[in-house]
This record gives sequence, structure tokens and C-alpha cells, in this order.
Amino acid sequence: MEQSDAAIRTRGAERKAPPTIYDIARLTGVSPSTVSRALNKPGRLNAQTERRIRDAAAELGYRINPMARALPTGKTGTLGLLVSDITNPAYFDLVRGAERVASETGMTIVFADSQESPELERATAERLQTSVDGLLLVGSRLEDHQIQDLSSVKPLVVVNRLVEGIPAVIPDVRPGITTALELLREAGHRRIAYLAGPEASWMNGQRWQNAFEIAVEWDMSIVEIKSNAPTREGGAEAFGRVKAADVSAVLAYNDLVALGLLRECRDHGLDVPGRLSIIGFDDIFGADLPTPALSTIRMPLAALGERGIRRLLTEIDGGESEDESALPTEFVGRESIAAAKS
Amino acid sequence: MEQSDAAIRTRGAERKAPPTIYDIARLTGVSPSTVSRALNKPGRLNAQTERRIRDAAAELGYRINPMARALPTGKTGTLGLLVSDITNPAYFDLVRGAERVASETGMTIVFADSQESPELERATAERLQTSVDGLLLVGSRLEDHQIQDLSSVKPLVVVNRLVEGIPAVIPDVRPGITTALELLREAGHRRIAYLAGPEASWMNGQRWQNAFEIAVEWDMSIVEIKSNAPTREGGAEAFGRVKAADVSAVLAYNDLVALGLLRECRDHGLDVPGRLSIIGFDDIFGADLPTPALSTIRMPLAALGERGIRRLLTEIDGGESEDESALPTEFVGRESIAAAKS
DNA sequence: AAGTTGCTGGCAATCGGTTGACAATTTCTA
DNA sequence: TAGAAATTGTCAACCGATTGCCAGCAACTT
Repeated sequence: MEQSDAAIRTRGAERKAPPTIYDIARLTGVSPSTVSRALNKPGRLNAQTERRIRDAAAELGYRINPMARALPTGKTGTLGLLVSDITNPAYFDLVRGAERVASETGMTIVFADSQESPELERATAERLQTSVDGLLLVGSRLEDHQIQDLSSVKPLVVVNRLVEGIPAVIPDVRPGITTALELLREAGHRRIAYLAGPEASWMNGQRWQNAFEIAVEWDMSIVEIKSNAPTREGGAEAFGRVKAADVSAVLAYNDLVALGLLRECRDHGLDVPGRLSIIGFDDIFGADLPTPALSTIRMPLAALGERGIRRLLTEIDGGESEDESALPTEFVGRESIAAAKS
Repeated sequence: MEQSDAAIRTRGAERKAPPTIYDIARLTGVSPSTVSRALNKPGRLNAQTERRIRDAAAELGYRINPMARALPTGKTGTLGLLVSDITNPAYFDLVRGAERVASETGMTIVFADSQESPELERATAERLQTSVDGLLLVGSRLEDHQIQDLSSVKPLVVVNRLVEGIPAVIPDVRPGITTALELLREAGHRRIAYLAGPEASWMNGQRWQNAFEIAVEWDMSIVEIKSNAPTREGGAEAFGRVKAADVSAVLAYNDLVALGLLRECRDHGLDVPGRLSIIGFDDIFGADLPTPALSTIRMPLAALGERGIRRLLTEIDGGESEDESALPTEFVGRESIAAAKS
């Protein structure tokens, strides 16, 4: 009974309109523009007047209406963050980093994902652009010119991607891969495979490219194996091809793929790391959970998110920040690698 | 060289203002209000005129300015989604579900987390409220009256929580817990523990309450063990207390805690499930990864997200939807439980 | 033929802030 | 003490849509 009464009360409650600067103006006997100045241009007004207005605002519980402000200024106080797949744990830390910087600077982040679909990505990006001050594209699957087009509308920064003329924040995968391959070589591995990610992913290209160069330089044989999706399912599904490739170690596009493959190996009785060593990328949540725990190349995700937002903010301010150096990656050794069977 | 040229070109580009209805009006020789009608009130205008205007809009690449529309209508087309901890994989599916419904209905979701801090949650909620049409509070750590206060400002729906007078979407944990305890009892367990979550979590109360009732009914002894945080660290940290409690099975507040405890057991040589059975809640990403794989009580996360948003939308429309039934949970048996040592 | 009705489209006010220009008042300078 | 300079607050236009009201016109009634 009480419950339903309360329900009616709350639902029926005609929510009173929030106070505006006009209310404050009336209460303090000044004009609305004066209120606006008191709140936004400290020092522009007489100190007493400003005090009086601020007090009144506080008393009324005034909150600025972002929409109303956005109209004349064109600034919404919102940033868009678009990732390729929200269910990839790799984005946790990145989002956290981005969020921290944003809230420090009083910005709000709108978070969306494109579910690995370029078409959906473009549509979402365009939709977001109408209501944000700038866009952060993480691991975009769009083509260069599409990104450039978007960038001509509103400030835009890419993460994990390089596009001509577009400000970017990227990691340097070289150190991590170098350490990983070094270890493999020392452990006697001579034939390795790279289990690929999406072709549209720039990051995938980087990882393959670097692994390739280093392997060649060190006289290890390396092959690229396709996978259908950068997910655990995709990794599991590639098991047959990996097995057929007759390699002793696999570098997988990311930890999801690596975990999928790892599990499939176990289910098929293929000993990891006894007969096959597996290395992933990202060091996502859960990489340390399986037995054997997954070795991986850790990306500086939080830093990528932070820098990405910071870069976007200076871009919005029209600032001329030079490109910063790529953020280093790091190999994380766990149990999924061992010496190659001779 | 090319790169820096391009950089200058794009950065220096004075981005042209996007087209407005005034541009369309000028181009087609009608008044702006007519353009507005053509675009929003199909049928209100002469079919030919409408066609002409729509074509012109398409040609100019017109996109409505949500801010400008929000001012007179008061509708922003945005919904706020506030979770307690963005790094909890349990929210994946929930967010995905919410996002799907939102984008189906043309709404944008603003996603934020409160990092388990009630103070931050309140502040974030208030900030969001100024720019959204409604708020979805998932696993809120606020007190009832705080939620009621928020609800008096803008439409609000809670998920995983019940507050008097506030529309809610919740799961029914009973079936899952029942099955789990049934299994434990059949396996000979007589002394079990519940490893608690945050006191401010309503869901924690539910899980404990139900487990308690069922255990008592079935003559199993049950104790509640505190944990400091609903994370893997929190679970690991509780190991000592669990061990000291001399129980043969643990029901943990969520999978994160369960995974933390599981790992700590392994590291301390305590055999799971040989000497201790462990069950979590949520069935998050990674629950199946460890050895032994974690048994858990799965929550209908995607459905919670979907229903939450749908409920919020009818709330915004002022619709009088009655409360739907709670969504059932389901026990997922994996390797982390076994017969109790006699 | 006068009156009704229905369809089209324009006018103008409005949402809640921001900001350049300016007037009124005070303070400073010589 | 007159005149210049600095300070303080108001006016009014503007951002880009939405919408109630109304007028013009054609078709339809009776």
C-alpha cells in the first residue's frame, strides 16, 4: 500500500523546472547577463555583487543548463569516445584513463562502440559529432579518407592508428615484441606464427609488421595465420590452422584470440606450453587466470586513454601541440611459454 | 614531409559551420519553420514541398543540432547510465543490452561510473542530470532518500535495487541460489560461508538474505564473511578469514571476489574444489578461464540493461507501465565445486 | 453565392544562456 | 575641480531549433 502510494506520488510529481539565471536575477535584483558574468567571469563584477549572486545561485541550487550554453558558444562540454568493441576488456583501462582526465577538466564523456562494423562506426561517429566538442577514435576500422572527412567536421584524435594529417596517440609495440621474440629464440623456437586480427585494424598491421621484421632479422621463420574475429571464438576457430602450420610458438593478435586458442588447445589435448607456446597482446583482465597463465605484451592502455583525451582537448582549444613519442609496451612473462621441443 | 603538410592542412582548416534549417530554407525558398515541419511532422506539409525540402536537406548533408532542439523541447535525446565500477566485466552485457535498445530508439547513452564511491556517484548523477532525459542507476550505492531526491529532478530507474516509489528492474536471485545450494547439499556440504560484498549494495543484501534463508531451511550452517572490496583483491584478501571459518563451500558476492579467492587458494595450496568449493555470481567474462573453472550464478545482464532502458523510456514518456516480474537467474555448474570431504 | 472546412505555410515568440557595445557611476589625475 | 580613466552593470542581439496562432486559398456544402 505504502509502496504504491509512494509510486504514485513520485510518478505523478510534476517535476519543477530547475532554476535559471533569470530566477537568480530576479532574486538578487540584477539582470540575467550580470548573473552570467558573476558565474563565469570572476572579477569582472563588483566583488560584493558577485558574492550576492553566487550565494543566491547556491541557495536556489542552480545548475547551468549545458544545452543552453552550448547554443551560443558552440561548446558542449562533451567528448565522444568510440571503440571498436565494448566487450573487449582491453578498453577498461583505456576508458578509465580517459574518464579521469575528462572529469578532471570538467568534461563529460560519451562512450560508444561500433561492434567491429565500419559502417556502424561511421554512422555512430557522425551522430556523436553533432553533440560533442571532439571525437576520440580508438582502434578505428574506418579508411583513412573517412577519418579525414570526419576530422574536417570537428576536432578528432585517433588512438592505435596513424592517419595522415590526423593527430594520433599510439603505443610502440617494438620493445614488447622484441623482448618476446628474444625469449622465444633463446628458448629454441625457430618456427613461429602470427595469428592475425582484423585486416582493417592498423594495430594488427603494426604487430605483424614488427614481429615479421624482427623474426626475419633473427632468422626465425614466421607465417601469418588468418582468424575470423578478434575474439575468443575467433581464436578457438583458428586452432586447426595453427596446428597444421607446424610451429612451436604463436603470437596472437590480442589476448582474446590467445585465450580462445589456449582453451582450444587444452580441449584438444595439445600441451601448452609443452608443444606450443602462446603469447597475446594487451594484458587484459583475465589473462592471468588460465592454467597456464597467458604471457602477453602489455599495452599502456590507461596512458593511451589519458593522452588521447589530453591531445583532443588541446586540439579543441586550437593548441599546436607537437606529436608526443609513442608509449612503450612491455612483455609480461607468464606460464604459456616454454622451451621448444628439440 | 607529406605528413607534416597534411597535418598543417587539416589542423589549420577552419571547419565550416554545419548547415542549419535556415540554409535549407534559403535554398528551397520556404521559411525555417516550414523546414522544421517537413523534417519532423511528416504529412503536415504538401507532399511536394516536403520532398523538395528533404532533398535539399540531404544534399546539404544536414544534421539536426541536438542542443538547439533540446532548448525549446527540453528533450536531449540522451540517457545516463551510471554503474558502480566500470572495470567490472559484469557490466559488459548490461551495457550492451542498454545500448542496443537505446540506439534502436535513436537515443544516445552517456556512460559513467562512480568507482564504488557514493559521494562520487551523487555528484556524477547530478551532473549528468542536467544533460540527459533520464538516468539509469545500476547497483547504486546511494541511500534511498538520495535516490528519491534525484528522481524528483528527472525520470530515474534503478537496476539491481529496490527503492520505495522508484521504478526498478531486478533479477530474482532465488532460483540460481536454490539450485546452487541444492547441489552443495547433495554433495554433502553442511557448513558454508557467504563472502560478502559492499554493505551499501542492495544486491549484496539479496544474495545473503536468500542464501541464508535457504541454508537455514535446509539445515546447513551458514556464516557471513566480510570482504573489503568487491574485487579480485578483495577476494584474495579474505582468504585467511575463509580458511579460519572451517567451511567446505563458499558462495562469493560476485565472480571477481570468487576469482580472487580461488587464485589465493591455489597460491596457498588449498585444493579447490577438493577441500573448498567456490561459487560466484554474475558469470562474467573469464569465469570459465581458471582451473578449476568457476561455478557461478548467472544474472540476466543483457536483459536487465534492455529492460532498464525500456522502463526508463516509458517513464520519460509519462507512461504508466506496471512493474514487470523479476528476471530469473540460473546456476552455471563448472569445476569449482565437488563433494565435501567427509 | 455565401459559408464551412481543410490544407498549406508564414510569423513571431520562446527555450537559457553569452557577449559586444554602451551608459552610468566612481575614482583618479593634473 | 574639470576632465580622463576605470569600474560596474544593462541592453539587445544571437545561437538553432520548435510550435501556437493565424491567414490565404481551394474545394465542398446547401
